[in-house]
Amino acid sequence: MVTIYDIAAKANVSAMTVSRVINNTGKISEKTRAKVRRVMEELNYVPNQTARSLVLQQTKLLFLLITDIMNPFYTTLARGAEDAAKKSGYRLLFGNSDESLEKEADYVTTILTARVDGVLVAPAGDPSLPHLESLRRHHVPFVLLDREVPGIECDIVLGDSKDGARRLVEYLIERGHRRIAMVNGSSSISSARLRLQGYQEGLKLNDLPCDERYVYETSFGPLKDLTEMEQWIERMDPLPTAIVAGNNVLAIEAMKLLRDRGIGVPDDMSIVCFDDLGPYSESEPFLTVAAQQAYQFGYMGMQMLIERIDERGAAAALPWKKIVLPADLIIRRSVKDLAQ
Amino acid sequence: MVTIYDIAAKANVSAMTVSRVINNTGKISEKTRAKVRRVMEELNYVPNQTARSLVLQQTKLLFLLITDIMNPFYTTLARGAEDAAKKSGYRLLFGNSDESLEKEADYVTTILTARVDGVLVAPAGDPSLPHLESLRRHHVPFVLLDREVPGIECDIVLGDSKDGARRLVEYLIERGHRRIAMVNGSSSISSARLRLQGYQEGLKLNDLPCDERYVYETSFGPLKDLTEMEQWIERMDPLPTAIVAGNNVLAIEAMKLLRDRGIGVPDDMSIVCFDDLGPYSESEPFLTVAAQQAYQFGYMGMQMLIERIDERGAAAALPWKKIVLPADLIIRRSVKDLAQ
DNA sequence: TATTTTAAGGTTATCGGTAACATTATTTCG
DNA sequence: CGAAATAATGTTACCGATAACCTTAAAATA
Repeated sequence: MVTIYDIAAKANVSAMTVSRVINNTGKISEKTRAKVRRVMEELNYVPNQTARSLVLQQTKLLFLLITDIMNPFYTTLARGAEDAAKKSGYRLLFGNSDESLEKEADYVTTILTARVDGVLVAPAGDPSLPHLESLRRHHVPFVLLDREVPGIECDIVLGDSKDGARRLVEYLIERGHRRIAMVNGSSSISSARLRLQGYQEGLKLNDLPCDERYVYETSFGPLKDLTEMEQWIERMDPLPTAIVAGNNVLAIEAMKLLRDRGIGVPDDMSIVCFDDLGPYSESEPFLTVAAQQAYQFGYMGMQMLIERIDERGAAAALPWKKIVLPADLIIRRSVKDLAQ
Repeated sequence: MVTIYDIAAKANVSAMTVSRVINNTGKISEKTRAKVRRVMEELNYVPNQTARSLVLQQTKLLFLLITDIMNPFYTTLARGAEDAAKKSGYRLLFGNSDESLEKEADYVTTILTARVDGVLVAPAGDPSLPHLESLRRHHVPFVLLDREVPGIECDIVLGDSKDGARRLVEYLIERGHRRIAMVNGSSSISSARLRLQGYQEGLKLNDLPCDERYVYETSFGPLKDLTEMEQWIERMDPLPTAIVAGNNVLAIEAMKLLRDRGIGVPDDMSIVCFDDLGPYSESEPFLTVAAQQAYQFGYMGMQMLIERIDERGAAAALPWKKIVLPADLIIRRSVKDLAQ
């Protein structure tokens, strides 16, 4: 590998001069600068970021930790994060925790050893607390996405889960639905809890009972095994006329299950959910959803993170910021109108 | 930050001894080992991968460069790549070139300065050649995905584009279609060229004419502007009864466009395409596709890459490997049967 | 003209590890 | 019992860059 010393030797200058040319610092004569530049081109020199990171104590690396890389919510979010990172000259590492605490722990280790300058995290859930404490202890700035973790104060970008869920329920009620069920992610995840609350609130405000048998708690991630969900559906008697899914993945899995059992959507069962499906919903506009501004989650989260990093060492610490983005109700065809 | 020197001082040993404990090398007495371990825990020591990389001349970082992070083909591929990387103790950086040569060039710079140990690339197209030559010149091992680039020899994982496209066309012909059009990605992309060839071959084998007005070339990536495609559709007279899309994104955009113009799919127009839609197709099984084994692209590509890295410096260089994965025809509901 | 400034560049130490070699007891063996 | 082997640890140099300080000659100023 070509180093600044090779350049220095060939250009008859010191390594420091080469460094100055590269970074445009200090005073260098035009002649020397040109000579050094020429030699750099000749030798195809590329700076070694590793060496630079070691002495500068910053890697210009950021990390995005998400829980499901195949979920369009997160890929759209990743896109936003990438754009914002690139704009500020940062590179982006990424990891996919698969909603698993163990994988998340592995990634935290990676994050610490890689000495990244900051992290954007969608935590697996409340039990992620020790992971976040570990980041905090090692002074790694981080911004949380989509999920709050009790016990830690930090910058965060959230969606208005409660409001969104309530609006989904109210929409169903307007269409004449009375028996409304909910499949949700783990209650150890703040957004799942809020969506459940919004669901319950929606029912109560309309004087409908909350039957706990109509609520099924599982995981937000792709399910390995649908038999539990199947049993839940069998247990419900009478069947609900509509299901609210805690996110898009659950909605898709529920639909698949229902279809396989000969229960048509929306004819025999209506479905709505949180989060849109990315480009797919445009081609086959089917699912009615509370769409979150996924790109903004990533973009704004990344901006907050970079702000934190830049402000590091400032006299007065910035107060923690919390951004709550609304969810937009997008009405499509997955709900049957029973009110007519 | 806590360093091995801090540990060494507190444990009354030399830094080298600490290093040996961390890496399980050399001979260390159980007593010393235990003492060092205890101090490491006490001080919350985390090794500095940057320093390690500098001296070891390897970063344990790999890079995945894809062209569209919102396309389920690539996210599924990414998932496979991540799993394979993790299994071998590598971390994964990623970048999204957006089918743009400029962005790709930026990422190549990032890759070189970050001194990653290897790269998995889905190149933007044939003009990516200089980027790959640059990687080669700097001895960065790489494996190509999905697209060949004339002028460079390397390991590569490909799908059988020609065969897949021919089978899509033959399927359409079996259903009675005679006027079959194609929307395709840029002809500077090898897989687009092969898909076009497969399409033409399918027509010829069945004595159907290849009308070039039925072929429209654009980009595989999300289109900013659909007016050109709209004009193409208007130009075709008579309208085809079916369209083959070069990939899933194009199929979705075409469907959207057709629907907006009141042309129903599949009633007024049939559509098939390359690449599946990930989880969505399961919930709403609609598009008939030639599904590629996206996960395998990533997993096998990553395996080949790691093999290259491990074999580096071996006496005899391994011959370049080329894996061609078949595409599976998945019949769903987006094609109308005209043969009945 | 003597003294400061400034421009242009060089020297040295350092970031946090690890390889290679050196050292010192303690065993082992001929 | 002395030489050689081994176990356990320490020393030094280096990976490739940059910060901080130093030097020298030319230009500006008193």
